Amino acid sequence: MATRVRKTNTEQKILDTAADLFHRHGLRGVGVDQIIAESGVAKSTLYAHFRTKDDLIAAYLRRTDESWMQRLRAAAEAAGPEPVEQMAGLFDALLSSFDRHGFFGCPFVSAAVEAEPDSKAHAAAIAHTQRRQEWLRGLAAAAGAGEPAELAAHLGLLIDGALASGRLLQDRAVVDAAKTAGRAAALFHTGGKSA
Amino acid sequence: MATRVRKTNTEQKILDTAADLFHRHGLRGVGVDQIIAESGVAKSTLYAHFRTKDDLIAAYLRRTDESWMQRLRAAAEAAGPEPVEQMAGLFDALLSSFDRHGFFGCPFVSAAVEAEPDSKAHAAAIAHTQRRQEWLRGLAAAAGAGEPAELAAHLGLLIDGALASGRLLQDRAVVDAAKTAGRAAALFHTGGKSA
DNA sequence: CTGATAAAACAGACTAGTCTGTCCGATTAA
DNA sequence: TTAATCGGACAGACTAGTCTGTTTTATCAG
Repeated sequence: MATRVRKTNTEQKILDTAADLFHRHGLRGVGVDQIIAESGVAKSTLYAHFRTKDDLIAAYLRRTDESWMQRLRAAAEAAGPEPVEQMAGLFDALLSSFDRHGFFGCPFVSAAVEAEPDSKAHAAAIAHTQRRQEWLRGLAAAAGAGEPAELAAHLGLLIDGALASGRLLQDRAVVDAAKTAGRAAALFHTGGKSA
Repeated sequence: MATRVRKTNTEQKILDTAADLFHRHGLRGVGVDQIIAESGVAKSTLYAHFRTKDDLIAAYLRRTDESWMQRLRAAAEAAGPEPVEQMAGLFDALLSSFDRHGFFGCPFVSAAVEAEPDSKAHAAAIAHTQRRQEWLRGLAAAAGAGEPAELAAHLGLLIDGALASGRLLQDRAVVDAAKTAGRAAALFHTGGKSA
């Protein structure tokens, strides 16, 4: 058991460092040598936990998927019980990401761009997007949208667009615009039930 | 003059090949050796025309910016004289890009992800986005939108979002959703003047 | 509390390949 | 003649991943 805990600690340390570096410099911009130097872990240890760099990236993306979904959910719930406000509120998760790390764009879009199409990393990036869209469809349906799939697609477009444009323009205002647009879309599809 | 023409031909040949390869495999996924092999140009010739790979990428992005803006304009105009339909119609440019090349996402987002923040390539990517937003603001103002800046931001988000999500999901339907969302946004901001 | 055992992590050399960019001499064409 | 191009060797830096041997750490028997 204790060995199990210890193993997890090392793995977490590697993943923490890798996540930070990948987030700031991109997948191809970070070498394994840099990761081991920054995490204080031996190269052989890293390769004992992750068979290849692609495996490490995929693990990082799976972890990011989880925390990302949690933040989206939390931001939506924090906006109150009103469905339209929840759908606007989820954009606050993007704003707080901006404030925490600066604007480095969507890790999953970056991964899809940088990773080979047949890699585990690429697959993990696509899996996240599909998971997110499922959640958005549920949210739209719960809000009583006439066309929940359309509203969910619209919201997904705004999220990806905010992250992409935000990265390109380095401007917080882009996310504000996305939030406004998201609220408008939600109102449009739910017939303006909210005040 | 004749040397000028010949030089231009060589440069075009290099840029054509580079554009095709960069588009398909990403900036970092293509080496100069691959570009010279595919274009049939000597390495020294390539470096006679472009001082570094970064310069070549920047030139490729500038050319792509021009053709991209032309396609957006053409798609908008092809949708007829009605401003709301023009703003929906510009998404047809994304659809035709999808049909021509398959869905490789936005070259400028990819460039922003793959290029160093202080590179010419990165600057060219940002320059395109700003140029596009200026054009969208003009379009929104011409359509008589109450908040042209907001509508332009919304449309920009949908474009970037469609390209990002489209790449992740490899689904043409994403662009259709963006077009629908774009029309809804245009109607919303112009008070539904269109039929 | 001590000493054995085994798993885990350490340090770092090394392979084999990639990449950008330089350079040189030969060739082609106006 | 002159400028452009060609073909390809080469340098130097970087990459992922392997391997060898050493040291630390946790667990458990006595």
